[in-house]
Amino acid sequence: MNDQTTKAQRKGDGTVGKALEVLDQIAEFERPVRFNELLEVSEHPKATLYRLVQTLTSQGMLAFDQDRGTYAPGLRLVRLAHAAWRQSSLAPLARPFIDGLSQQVGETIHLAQLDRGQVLYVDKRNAVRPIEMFSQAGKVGPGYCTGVGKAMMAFLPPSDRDDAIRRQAFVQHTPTTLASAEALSKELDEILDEGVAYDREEHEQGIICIAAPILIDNGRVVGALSITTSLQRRSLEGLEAFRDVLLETATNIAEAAENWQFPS
Amino acid sequence: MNDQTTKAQRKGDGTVGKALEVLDQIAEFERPVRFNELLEVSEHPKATLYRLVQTLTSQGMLAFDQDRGTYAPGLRLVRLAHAAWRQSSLAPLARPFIDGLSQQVGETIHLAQLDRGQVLYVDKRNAVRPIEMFSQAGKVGPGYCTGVGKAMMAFLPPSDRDDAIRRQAFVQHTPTTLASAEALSKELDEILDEGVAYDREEHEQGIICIAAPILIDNGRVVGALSITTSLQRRSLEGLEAFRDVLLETATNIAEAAENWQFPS
DNA sequence: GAGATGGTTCCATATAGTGGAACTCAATTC
DNA sequence: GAATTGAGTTCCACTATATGGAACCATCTC
Repeated sequence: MNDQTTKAQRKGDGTVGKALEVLDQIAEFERPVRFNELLEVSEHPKATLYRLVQTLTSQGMLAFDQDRGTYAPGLRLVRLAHAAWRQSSLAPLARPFIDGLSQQVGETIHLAQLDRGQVLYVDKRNAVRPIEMFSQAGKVGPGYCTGVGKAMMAFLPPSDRDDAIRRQAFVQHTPTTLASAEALSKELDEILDEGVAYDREEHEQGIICIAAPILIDNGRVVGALSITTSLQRRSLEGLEAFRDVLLETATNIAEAAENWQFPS
Repeated sequence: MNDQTTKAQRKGDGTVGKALEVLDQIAEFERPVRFNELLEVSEHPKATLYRLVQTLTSQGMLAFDQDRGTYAPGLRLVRLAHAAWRQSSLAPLARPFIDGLSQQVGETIHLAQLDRGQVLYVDKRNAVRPIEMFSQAGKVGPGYCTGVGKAMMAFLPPSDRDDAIRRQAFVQHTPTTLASAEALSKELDEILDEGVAYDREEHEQGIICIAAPILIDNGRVVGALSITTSLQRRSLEGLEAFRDVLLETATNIAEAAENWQFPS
């Protein structure tokens, strides 16, 4: 009675599913879209899509720009996400530990969770002298070519891991990107052995990181933590020096997560 | 053909509306909830609510904690909100101006927008601490007893203003809270005259602020900016000294907002 | 093991969503 | 300045979906 939760999360259940799918599509544009642009990528007929968009707009999930005639994700989402971030993400309870780690290592720290095979960054601490990079809370990244992504996938139960691998886009961002399911799978095995994952410039040239999974009780992976730097500042070997403190912080966060209780 | 957009945003359109209403209710709990707790506050019969919650969960809008049997807003929201924040909020384009203001005055800065009569904070600069994302952005506050709330309401067109006033809860937080529609309305008139709003310990004892609306082209209010401090640090008269620089920053943000174009 | 309580499934009915087609209102084009 | 195009919107007969009362299934509690 407890395995359908895993296999659930299919494509479209009912009208609500369709509406949310449309929301996702709009968000993917990363800029306000016209109705027609949306129509082109949508599988719905004009009238149907129109009504869905109308509903979402009237609900504040979409914002309609009258002047330009464009739609963008609405502010109601920001409000809802605040609650989600506080309650469903590791960020709030991990905060003190991340602060501590940040002070110790003085490099950029990322806290991420896995969402449908993609990396979702839920918190970030900048280096004292920050490197300008992608990522902010709420931003998503690829799983197959980031330290946190690989760290989490490696510790997933086999079926979930396969599922996650299947969802990867495998774009060759840099010469070192692992751009095939086979290469990734092999790497994940090694990470599972090693306990930590490295990003060896696989996503961005010159950017490297060391990442560790956050595992609670039964070995279930709930997130990952990473220390990121650039080759100008440190080498891969230099990052290795952070291995212990990174793992320790990950353990501490895991422990906090297990005992986490909301005030009643 | 352009006035129904204003009057729209009614309560429940269709199934999607109902589902989102449930989401809101769950978010309002500010902690994970059991199905039954939800049932108590919900107007839907058991079976109906059950299906709605199932759908939302399967869609990743809710996260279900198997062990505790509780629901909380899901991570998919965080992801969607990131897009919303970048595209529909003033925060990204206002950032440089807020940074500047923050450095000049060395006090806490809030950037807010109005969402259904409530204040939605979209960015914050805290003198001591670095940038926190959703911990603060996404938070909602009351409109009638905050500087930003009053600043925005004052500059709303009459019908919208009345609507906003009607949505206020009017809780007497402190002795100075304006706890009636009449008192608030009178204050708003003065703010409209003055150009800036003050929070005279109306929300929290000892906390005061000065706020200015952000008005674009036709005088449409799109947000508000405030400088907050405590009576330990400054007096109300002290805040008045910031009036000019606050108004100037608000104008700058408004200007930037008008010329804001997304890269095609 | 009888009685609560919290959670899940069924199924005939009612309701809300669907989408093809027709229409409006610009902005172009000839 | 009439004709054309294309985005955006409305209509309405048809259907798929949501609905919710009731029955069912677990657990806990005494």
